Amino acid sequence: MEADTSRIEEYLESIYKLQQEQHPVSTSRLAEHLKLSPPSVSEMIKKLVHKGLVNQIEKGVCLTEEGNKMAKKVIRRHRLSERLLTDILGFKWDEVHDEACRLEHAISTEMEDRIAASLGNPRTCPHGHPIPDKDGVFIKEIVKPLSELKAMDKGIIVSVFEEDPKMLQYLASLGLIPDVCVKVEEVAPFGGPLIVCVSGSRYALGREVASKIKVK
Amino acid sequence: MEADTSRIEEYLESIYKLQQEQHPVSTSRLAEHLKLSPPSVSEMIKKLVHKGLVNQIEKGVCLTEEGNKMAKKVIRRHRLSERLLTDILGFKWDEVHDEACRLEHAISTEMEDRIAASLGNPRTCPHGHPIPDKDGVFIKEIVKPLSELKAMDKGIIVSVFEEDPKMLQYLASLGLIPDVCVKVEEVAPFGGPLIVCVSGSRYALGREVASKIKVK
DNA sequence: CCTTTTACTTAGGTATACCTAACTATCTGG
DNA sequence: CCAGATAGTTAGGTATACCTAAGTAAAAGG
Repeated sequence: MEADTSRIEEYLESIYKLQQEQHPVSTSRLAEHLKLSPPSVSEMIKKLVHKGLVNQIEKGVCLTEEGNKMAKKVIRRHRLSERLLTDILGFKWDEVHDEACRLEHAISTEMEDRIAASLGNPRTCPHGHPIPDKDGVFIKEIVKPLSELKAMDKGIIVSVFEEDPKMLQYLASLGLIPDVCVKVEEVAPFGGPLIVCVSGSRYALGREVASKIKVK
Repeated sequence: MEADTSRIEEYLESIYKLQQEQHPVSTSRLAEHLKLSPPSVSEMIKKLVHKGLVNQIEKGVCLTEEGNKMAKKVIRRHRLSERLLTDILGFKWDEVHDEACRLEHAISTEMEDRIAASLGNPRTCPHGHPIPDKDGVFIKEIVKPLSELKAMDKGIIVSVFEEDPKMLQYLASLGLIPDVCVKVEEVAPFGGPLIVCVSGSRYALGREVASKIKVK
């Protein structure tokens, strides 16, 4: 009953992410996210249950203590890899996701620690998502989507929930990156765009995009 | 006829290394090096032939033009990874081999280039082995094993052919690392040790070890 | 020269992780 | 309350990469 660790890590990572929007994660949602067929996922879930990494409850799965720990470790490695790529190797924030997806399965705990130490224990990835510490503890900030701000509200961008390089390039070109202060000038009615002011410039931003930008 | 790229890279890398000591590489030697059974290797060779990466000649295999190129690319990624680990992340030279064995299959050409650029295009790995450039060109130095020096000969260490962490730690503790000048004080007869002088200190060094240290 | 060893391959079998097609159960709407 | 959609699983099959055991062929030694 040997197993491909990378594959398991991939599953746990997906389950972890999906758990934040759907508590017991459904097989079909997981299959969709992993771009696999439901039966493949169904089969792998059995193995994960057997390994004590997930529990099957009411038509779905949720991570066990151990599965959660493992998932967070992968996320830590992913985000630290992204930081290595941007801060040390000069990648742009839109170029790091795919590379980090491969690195997260290749780096050791030792390397994970060295990256963290070399970068002064960064608290977030380049997109602003928190990096769990060695014990899996996240620093959680109270944030809300930019799309929920009212006219004349201000906020500081904490994170950007986006992986598409094109969109990330666009956001960076507007200066919509973590730690930047945004002011909502106007909110168009009927789900229309927001007019935001970022470092002196004014832009119209669709609700869809604005909902992915978390501010505090 | 899909394939596991990492596995293929592993085979090509081994064939490349073994070719330097045995020209058509034998199946058994390759199996031994990869820690696999001869039939497994035999089978995989067929696939590599089919893919045009190796040719089967007189009871052995040798890399094709394309296989050679691919092998050198993996070696470049391995050695650049090692440099990243030592020069940027603070690993010691005895800690990088295994980590690099995993990284070499995970990093993209883009990352390979960024590591090279960030380090000012290093010409060698931490053990002194040349890093092929993007076109697969190696800078080859004329070297000879330290064990072949005569009494009172001097040399500058170019590379150390060793992967065992314990041995590498030992050598580093004596200061036997690339770019260091060594003087052979005495050569004991009947295959006995060499008495070498490194940065003011005198050490006895077995022939076996000395043969792995290449000097110019 | 024939025997033994060595090297390699063939044959047959395992495990992992995926697939499609078919079945089952559960939820939903008319 | 039953028809149809939706979600999940079972059954059966594929490909990769490995294995052991059983050949075969060639090299080496008495």
